[in-house]
Amino acid sequence: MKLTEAKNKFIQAWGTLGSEWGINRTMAQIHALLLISPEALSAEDIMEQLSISRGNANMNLRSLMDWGIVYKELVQGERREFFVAEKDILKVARQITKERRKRELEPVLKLFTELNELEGGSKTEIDEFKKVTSDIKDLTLRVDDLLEKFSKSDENWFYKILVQMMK
Amino acid sequence: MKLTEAKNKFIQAWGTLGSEWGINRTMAQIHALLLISPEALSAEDIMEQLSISRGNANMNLRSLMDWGIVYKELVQGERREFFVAEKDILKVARQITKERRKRELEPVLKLFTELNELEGGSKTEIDEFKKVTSDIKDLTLRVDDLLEKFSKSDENWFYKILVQMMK
DNA sequence: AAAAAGTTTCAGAAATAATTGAAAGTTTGA
DNA sequence: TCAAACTTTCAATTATTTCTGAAACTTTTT
Repeated sequence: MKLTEAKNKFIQAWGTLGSEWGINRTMAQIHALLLISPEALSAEDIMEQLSISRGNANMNLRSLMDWGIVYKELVQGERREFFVAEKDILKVARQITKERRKRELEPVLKLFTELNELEGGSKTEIDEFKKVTSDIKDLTLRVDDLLEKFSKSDENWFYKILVQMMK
Repeated sequence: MKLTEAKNKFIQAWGTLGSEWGINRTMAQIHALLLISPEALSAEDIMEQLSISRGNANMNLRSLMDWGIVYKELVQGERREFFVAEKDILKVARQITKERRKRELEPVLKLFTELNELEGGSKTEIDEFKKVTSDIKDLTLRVDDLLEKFSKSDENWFYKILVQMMK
C-alpha cells in the first residue's frame, strides 16, 4: 500500500467512525488530516486536500479548537494562520471524553436525578418508572465517574481507576 | 411533576442522548417507552403514544430486537405481538457495548492494524503516519479490550476489570 | 488612510437520514 | 381453502444536517 492510499483510508475511516458516534464527518476528517501531518497546515491546505469550502473548513476548525484538540500556530513572517492537531493520543481521548461528558452526559444526569425524585404513591406505573430511572441514574453515575477519572488522569490512568474502584 | 410529564421528559431525553451518540432518535424513544412500561406494548400502543407510523415503529422495533435489548412477547389468546424491553440496565449496557464494538470498533481496528504495517523508509511523512496510527491502534486496543471485558461481565464487572488491569 | 491579505458568518443549496403510507406478504382459524 | 387480522417492505416524501459561496468583517502593510 502506498502512503497516499493509506492516508486516504485513514482519513476516510476516521470520518466514518466519527459520524457513527455523533461527530460531524468533515470535522473528523480534518482532525485525521492534521493528525498525520508532520507540519502545521493552513486553511487552504485543508480545503484543497479534502475538497471542501472555506466556510466549512473554518467552522469545523473552530469546533476542533473548541474541543481543545487542534491549535492555531503562528508562523514567523507568515500572515495566515496554521493549524496543528494535538498529537498525544491519550490527551486527545481525555479531552474528547471531558467535553462529551460536560456537553451531553451531565445534562441528562441532572434530569434523571430530578425525575428520580418524582413523589407519589405506589401505582405500578410509578414504581416501574422510579425503578428504571433510578437504575439508569446509578449506572450513568458510575460511568460518568469513571470517565471523569479518565479525563483527569495522567499516564497512569489505569492505575488510578483501579484505586478509585476499590473504594 | 406529574407522572405523564416525567415520562415524556424521559422519553425525550433518551431520544436526544441517542441521536447525539449515533442512534436513531425514534429507536431510542421506543426503547425509553418500553423501559418504563410495566407491561408489554403492542405496535399500536407504540405508534399511538409516540405518534409515529406503522412502518417506522416496525423498523425500529426490529432494530431494537437485533440489538438484543427488546423482545417479542406472545400473549395467550392474543393474535398480535407485544414487545418488552430488557429491564436489567446493566444487561442493556453490556449488550449495546457488545454490538457497537462488533459493528463499529472492530472494523476500524482491523484497518488500523493494516495501516500500521505500512512498509517504507523513513521519510518524515511516513514516520509521522506510522507513529500516529500505531498510537491510535494501541489505545483503541486497550479501550476495545476494556469494553469487551465489560460486555462479557457479570454483576462484578468492576472487580473483573480491576483484576484484568493488573496483568 | 486605504488597499491588500486574510478570516468569519450565514442564508440558501445540497446531501443525508428518517418517516410515511400503501401495497405485498404472512399467519391463523373457520 | 380463503378471508380476516396482522406484519413487513420499500418507493416516495419530509425533515434534518451539513456545506457552499459570497458578503461582511478584521488585521496588516504601504
